[in-house]
Amino acid sequence: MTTLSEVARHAGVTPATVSNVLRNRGRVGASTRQRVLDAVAALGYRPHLAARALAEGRAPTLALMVSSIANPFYPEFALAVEHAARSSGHFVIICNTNEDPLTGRAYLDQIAGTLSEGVLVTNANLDFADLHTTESRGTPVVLCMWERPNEPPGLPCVAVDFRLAGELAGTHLLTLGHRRIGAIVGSKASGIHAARYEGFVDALHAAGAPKGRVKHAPDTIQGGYAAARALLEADPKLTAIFATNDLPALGAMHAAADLGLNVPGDLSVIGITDIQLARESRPALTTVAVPTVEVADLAVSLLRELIESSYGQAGHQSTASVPMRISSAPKLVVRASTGVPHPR
Amino acid sequence: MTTLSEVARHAGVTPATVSNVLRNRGRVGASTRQRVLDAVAALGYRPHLAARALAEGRAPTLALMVSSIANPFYPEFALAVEHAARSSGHFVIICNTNEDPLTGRAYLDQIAGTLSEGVLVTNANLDFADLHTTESRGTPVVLCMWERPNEPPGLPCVAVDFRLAGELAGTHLLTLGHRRIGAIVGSKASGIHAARYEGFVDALHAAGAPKGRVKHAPDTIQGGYAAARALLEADPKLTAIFATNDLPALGAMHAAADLGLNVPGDLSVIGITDIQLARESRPALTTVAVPTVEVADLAVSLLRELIESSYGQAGHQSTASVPMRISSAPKLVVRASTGVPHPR
DNA sequence: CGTCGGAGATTAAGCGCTTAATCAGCAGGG
DNA sequence: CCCTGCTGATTAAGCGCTTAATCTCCGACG
Repeated sequence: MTTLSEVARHAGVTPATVSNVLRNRGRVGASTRQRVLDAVAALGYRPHLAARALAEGRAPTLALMVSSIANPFYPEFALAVEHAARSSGHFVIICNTNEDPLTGRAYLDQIAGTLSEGVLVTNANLDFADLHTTESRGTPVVLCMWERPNEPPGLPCVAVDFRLAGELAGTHLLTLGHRRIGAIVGSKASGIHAARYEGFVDALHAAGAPKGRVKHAPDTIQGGYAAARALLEADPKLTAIFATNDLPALGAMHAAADLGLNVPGDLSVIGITDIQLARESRPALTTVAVPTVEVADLAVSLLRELIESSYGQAGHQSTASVPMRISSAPKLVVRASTGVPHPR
Repeated sequence: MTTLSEVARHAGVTPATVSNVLRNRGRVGASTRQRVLDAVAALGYRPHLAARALAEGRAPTLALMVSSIANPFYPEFALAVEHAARSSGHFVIICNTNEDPLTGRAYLDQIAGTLSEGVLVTNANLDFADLHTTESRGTPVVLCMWERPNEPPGLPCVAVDFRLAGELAGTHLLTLGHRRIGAIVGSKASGIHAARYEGFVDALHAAGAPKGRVKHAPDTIQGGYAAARALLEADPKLTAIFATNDLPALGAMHAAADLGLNVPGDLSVIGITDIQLARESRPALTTVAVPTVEVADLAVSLLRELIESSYGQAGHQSTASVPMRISSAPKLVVRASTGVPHPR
């Protein structure tokens, strides 16, 4: 392994000079700089990131907490985060909590502040107390998808108006003429699904439509499948199903297929998020798109700001209020899974 | 931030003693040990991983190179890798190369050896020369999915008999009675797809069946969709389609649906890998399962061994031959997308 | 009673890099 | 000719942790 000192010796200068050249700091003469660069190239020198992290008192990585990378939304989001992070010179460590707060805490304890200088949190089912602890230890934390722009969570966050997303979905179905609509609501403890469902109910209310049945289900295709079957069994005359997420919505489409129902002829299905699969399913899923890339960008840039300011003003910056960024509004994306009702 | 020294002061001992307690090294008296542990708890001390990495001369992380985490196979694999790595105290940094060898090299240059002490490579379209460079710099590298058990790649690897996978798929279709079979072959430069296709052709040969048409396509649903349409247009009498991967196979099913063909009534479809989606599609996809979890376990444990031995025998261990682990054989998983041919 | 061995601690060096402080020249102004 | 002010470099301390080497007791053994 080539070290800074070896490069320095090879170039006939001191390590400090090499460091200055590499970081564009201090004053270095043109010829010396060139000699150093030559030596770097000749020896194939690569800085030792851990050593640099120690000396600088900061790490070049960000931690991204996700509940499970198996849910296809997270890889998509992670990709966007990684992209944003790379442009600011950060690597991303993806931490799977598996919905387990203890695993989450273990990750936070180990890598926050020592291997990563900032933490990005998605709907990972973490204990807020742990996040506050992390923050108080000096490592900035940003919530990537806060669901209620009007009710700050007490942590820096990027807010997405998920209530509106639910409302848009509901309105779309109502506009098409649906009145018997079943709802599949994610079962996670988090408020994400609640806000979406609220918006959906708001839309029904506004239109004077009946509230309809609700079934809770895990955020998976199979969860949605089972929920949809239960819903259709309870009320065979349902003409539409709203799911608070795309995955269960896809499951609902499968259920319809298995029950011999045509989508959207016999049953309309709508989800929320617009994951890749929504585009690729047959029929393609109508959904309410969340601006994933934008959210990732906002979250990373907010985190970067917090990191910078935490190094700037030694320690606390408590007087400032907790920052919140608001993403652009979710948008309805009409595809092939919804249509005018055709009562059975 | 609490440091080792602070804990030491608080416990009335020297930093060395604290370190010894924390690492279960050296000799420490019972009472002293307890005092140290109390101090650790009282101060909420967490070791600084970067500092530890520097002092130990090794890092607690592994790098996982993937072509794109957007392909659902990789998150599944990454999850298995992460699980295996965690059990050996490693974190995993997922590096997306986006199929770009230069991005891959950038990652290798930056984190191999400084932030991570080992590299796991999936089909990430990397330059083998870069991998050898990384290895020669002292960071062990393991190829996670080498496709030809009989032709070692010159790097440590876990081999999966992908030729056999293709053969199993072909044999299955032939056994059902298919004779007009189209093939969708991944277009990646890598040999992964070639080996699978070879196995498929071997099966046809053995049965004296005609070779059929081939269409190359990217490893996506849409790629498979387009390829299947092209295939069916060229030969409307095709009774089955074999794809070298599940994603294109799913795309082929969509194409069939759009062309009004019933799967498996009019067209049988089979893929390779057995990703989660294969189970969740309608009809569920028949495929040849690759032992993902086993491969991940083998790869991580091989990498760990290489890491240990690289620290053991100072530097080179060149005399030893390049190790290869062979995963258990791929297995046919019959689901609903294949059936006896029903000529149109 | 002198000495030896081992348990239980400490000392100190060093991992590779950063950076504030310092220093050596040297040109120009008084 | 001395002092000032630069530029271009060096010095040296330190980031938090590990670890080989060292030291200090103290009981046991001959």
